[in-house]
Amino acid sequence: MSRLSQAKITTADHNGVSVIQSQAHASSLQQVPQLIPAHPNASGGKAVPSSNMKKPPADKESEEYRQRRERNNLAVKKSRMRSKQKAMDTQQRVNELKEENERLEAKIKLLSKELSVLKDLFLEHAHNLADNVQPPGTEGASPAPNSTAAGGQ
Amino acid sequence: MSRLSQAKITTADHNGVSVIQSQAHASSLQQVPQLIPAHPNASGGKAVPSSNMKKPPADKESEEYRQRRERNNLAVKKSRMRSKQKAMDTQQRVNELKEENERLEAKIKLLSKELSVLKDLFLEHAHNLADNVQPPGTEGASPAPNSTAAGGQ
DNA sequence: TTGAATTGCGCAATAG
DNA sequence: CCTATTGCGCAATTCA
Repeated sequence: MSRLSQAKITTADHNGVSVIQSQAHASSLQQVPQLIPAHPNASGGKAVPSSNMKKPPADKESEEYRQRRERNNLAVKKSRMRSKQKAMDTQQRVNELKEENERLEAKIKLLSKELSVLKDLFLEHAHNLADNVQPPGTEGASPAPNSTAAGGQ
Repeated sequence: MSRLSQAKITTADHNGVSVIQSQAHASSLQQVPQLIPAHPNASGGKAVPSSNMKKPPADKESEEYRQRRERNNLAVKKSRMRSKQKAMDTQQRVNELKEENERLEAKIKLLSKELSVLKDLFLEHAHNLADNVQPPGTEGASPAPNSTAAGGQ
């Protein structure tokens, strides 16, 4: 990461432009396809103002071309930065959620323990009651209607 | 998303190669930056075997060059795919964790409710005991040692 | 030294 | 028309 070269922004030397050009034969180039065969509405026809009409490949030389390119390059850079940022945020979110999860899980553990303690106390007490009451007849006393919850998921 | 063009893989027409070549001036290029300022060993020698020595810019024509390029292009594509996949996985993970979180939260709610019910029963019972016992002297009986939990968060 | 993997960058097509 | 995205290739670096 971090280059040392490429620190010069601002149009200066965008070497990368693809110094390729290698086979710079001698064909084509700057032959602005100004083709306009039959030409705009010869008879009565509308040129369909904002419709198809491929736009000439833009002369690489063109001032306007360079301007568009530069703007696009900027947009691209921006977009990519965002994308990267978003990815990092998402990763961050994962970490946060993981932590939150652990916390919740711990809390559940605690609550469960508390619950079990209370339930035990309850049962114990119920037994004591049963022992004291000594119900007549049926030896199978049933003092515990098990009231509320019991089988939660 | 989804393009219809660019479905042709396999080296075929990599148009994009940068048909630029535009200003195929005649400057620079192939001036191998063999710069060696003051330079390596003036006196004793040794070309410092594995050190600088920028390898010639590789003739774009070269067969080997094209091969390297193609391999790299492949690697790049692969790498980017992975990167993208990883991002998606991370996003997916976020969703899963969110769900898990909701589940846990619901469970906590449930447990809390159960706990509170049991605690209430306890208190009620304690009061009943107090009423029955009818402690002598002090009217403020204290049969409830509040045992276990009590001040959770 | 070498080859694959990453990364920054620009181009062009195209989506919005 | 303009910006935002996206796939692609190049080249410089980093990793192994």
